[in-house]
Amino acid sequence: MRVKDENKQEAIFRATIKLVNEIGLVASSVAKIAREARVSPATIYIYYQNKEDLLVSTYLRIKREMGQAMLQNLNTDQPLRDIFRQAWFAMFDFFKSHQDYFRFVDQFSNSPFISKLETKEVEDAFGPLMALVQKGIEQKIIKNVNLNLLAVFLFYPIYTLSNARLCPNWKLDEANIDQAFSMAWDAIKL
Amino acid sequence: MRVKDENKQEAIFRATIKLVNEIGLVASSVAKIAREARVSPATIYIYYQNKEDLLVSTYLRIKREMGQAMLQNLNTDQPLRDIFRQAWFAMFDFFKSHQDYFRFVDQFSNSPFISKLETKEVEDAFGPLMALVQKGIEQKIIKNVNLNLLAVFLFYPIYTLSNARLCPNWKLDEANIDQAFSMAWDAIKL
Amino acid sequence: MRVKDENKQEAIFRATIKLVNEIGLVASSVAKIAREARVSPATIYIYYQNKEDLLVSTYLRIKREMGQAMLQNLNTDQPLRDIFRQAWFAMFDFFKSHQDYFRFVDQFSNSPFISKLETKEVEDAFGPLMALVQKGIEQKIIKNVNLNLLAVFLFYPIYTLSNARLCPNWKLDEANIDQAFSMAWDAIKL
Amino acid sequence: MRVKDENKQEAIFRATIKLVNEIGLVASSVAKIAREARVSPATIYIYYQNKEDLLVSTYLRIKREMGQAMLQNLNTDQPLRDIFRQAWFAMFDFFKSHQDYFRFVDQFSNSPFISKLETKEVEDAFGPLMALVQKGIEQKIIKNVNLNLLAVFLFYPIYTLSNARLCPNWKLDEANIDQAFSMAWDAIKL
DNA sequence: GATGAATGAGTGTTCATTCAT
DNA sequence: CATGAATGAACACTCATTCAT
Repeated sequence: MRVKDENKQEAIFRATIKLVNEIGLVASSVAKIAREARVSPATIYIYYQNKEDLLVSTYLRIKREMGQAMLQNLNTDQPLRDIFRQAWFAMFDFFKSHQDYFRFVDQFSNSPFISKLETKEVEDAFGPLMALVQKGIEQKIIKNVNLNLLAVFLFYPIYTLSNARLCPNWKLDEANIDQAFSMAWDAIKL
Repeated sequence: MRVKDENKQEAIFRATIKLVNEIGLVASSVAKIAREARVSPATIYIYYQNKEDLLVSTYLRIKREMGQAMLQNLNTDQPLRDIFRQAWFAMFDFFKSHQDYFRFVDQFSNSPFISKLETKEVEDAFGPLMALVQKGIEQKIIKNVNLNLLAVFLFYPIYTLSNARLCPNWKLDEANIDQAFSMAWDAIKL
Repeated sequence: MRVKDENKQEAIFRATIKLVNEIGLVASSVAKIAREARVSPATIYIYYQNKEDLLVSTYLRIKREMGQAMLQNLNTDQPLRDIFRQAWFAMFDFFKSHQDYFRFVDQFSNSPFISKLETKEVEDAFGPLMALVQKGIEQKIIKNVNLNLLAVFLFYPIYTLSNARLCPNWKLDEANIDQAFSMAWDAIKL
Repeated sequence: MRVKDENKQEAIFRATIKLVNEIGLVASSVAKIAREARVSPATIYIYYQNKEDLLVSTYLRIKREMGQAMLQNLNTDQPLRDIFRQAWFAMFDFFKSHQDYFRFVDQFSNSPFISKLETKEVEDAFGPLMALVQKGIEQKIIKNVNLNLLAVFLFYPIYTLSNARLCPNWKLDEANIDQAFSMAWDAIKL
């Protein structure tokens, strides 16, 4: 029997991301993704149950890679502020070198497909960090307010600032990220 | 010569928003919008060049109404902090009483159509407020950093907090909004 | 507005029957029917909800025409045997001049679509005749057995004999039909 | 009687019949038949040229088995009427215990594939019986009419009466079959 | 101005069949 | 012999848009 060509699945994965980046999620049809991956439309249905499965799987793989990249090498033996600061830089680094991932996630998160997933997105990616936030509250370093509220100031700004459309005049250099993080910290610190 | 029927255009406007709220932007076809507005599909093409024009125009009208609502009754004869605080409450009020507008904007902002517009969204809605921000910088009340950066902490949290999907555990009552605004202010104040 | 072109619906009706006759019901796709009717596939969906509706509607129209043709001019003021004999000739007449109708019904009756309809086929078409059968039983002219059983010998042979594939060596001339009817009558008469 | 079907071809044969019974001939794709037979789709193409060959071969094998079953134990040393009567009971018996065969034949007979076969169906199954019919004509026991016509009354009713869809109110018990056969005999006897 | 009819191009998905191992 | 991977063509159906009145 013919052996499963891993290159094909990888090609489909890359084609999906590339196309969503170029023409958007809505316009990315199965036929176009297949053409981009130089594969028959039917081949996609060997690796994925249907279009939804293709997109959800692609999203989950990206999320997994994102989570790993962000928490990797995170030294938790330092003051809380420094831990979060380090996480910020790791995330901006990741977004800078995976802008295609970022745009895919951005599109997917606002598509009808997102509702097929649990609303654990934030928790999944930031889960370990949220535990640290909780600790910060107990140690009276961070304001004792709703966790959603803290996430809005501590994590969401990273997305917004990484979005070139929303912040066209803001450059992602080290000084700027440092400055931005300071503001986030001012917002949440006691 | 018969004059364009304002009622029809209004019906199309309302139907567009209603349908996008009920079934999402992607699933909202011209035919369905027409049916919802009790109008022929062809009629829509009298008032709008094409589907893109219909959606963009609808979006811009909402944005215009939003901007007006927010700045209305805004008393600028008070300390800067109080002005912004008042604007926050006005926006949350507006979103609460126009959830359909909010959801439409949410969907539209993450559609391919958004790229058809200049990136003046923020400025359009927050233009007058941004002028006040500028004044705050000069008066050394607000941090002297990039305006995009200030907007990220002063205005974007309003969107995020209003989004029930992103902040399911955060209720929009007066105490909470006050608390949230305090954090935003901490982020931007010198 | 453009007026509904009755020719188009008629063309679709004819094309459906023609194609089912030529290539069979299974192979008759919407696209092929549209091409045969010189119409866009989308046009079919103006007149019918979906493929099932197209086929079921076509079937019902044929059945209606068949029922009318068979009972038309049926003189019930004669001996029972003569009434049925007359009905036999009417049916063979109809099948001879509407072989395409016949083959469509034949295919449809053995398709999954048939289960969408009540099992009143026979009753619908033969309803009035079955009432006469009942009367014959009461008058002790016809055997007092299950009605299904009587229909099997009195009516189904008409279908079988009309089917050129099943009875290739039997010609539908007057003498033969008369002979066949005699056998049917022998089967059911007391 | 086979105890195991380790043979792959046998598994394919059984899977084909089972699937056609469960989901119908139209919906029975090669891939589904292969899955049901726990075999690769490609394997089917080792034993059969293509899908048509698979179905036609399956049909012919069933027909062969049917013919054998019906003539088995047929005692021809009795009056003609009793011979046919015995054949009737044998067929109803066969259909009752091989409803899956019956349903497959029913579906196949009304598919486009049937036209790929010579019209010898009846002769194949009823060949030996037709010889007896011929003898009955010569002995002036049976009406001297076209053989197709005799088959229509002597054999086709068996199919119709066995079809639960066509005769929902007729039960296949011994008394009913006897009654039905009497009617068939009345139809053909001189 | 307003309409429903009409459409070609596109959608996601399945098909019978072949390929390479 | 036997397989799962791979595919182009087809499927039923919907789309944004234009036509004819």
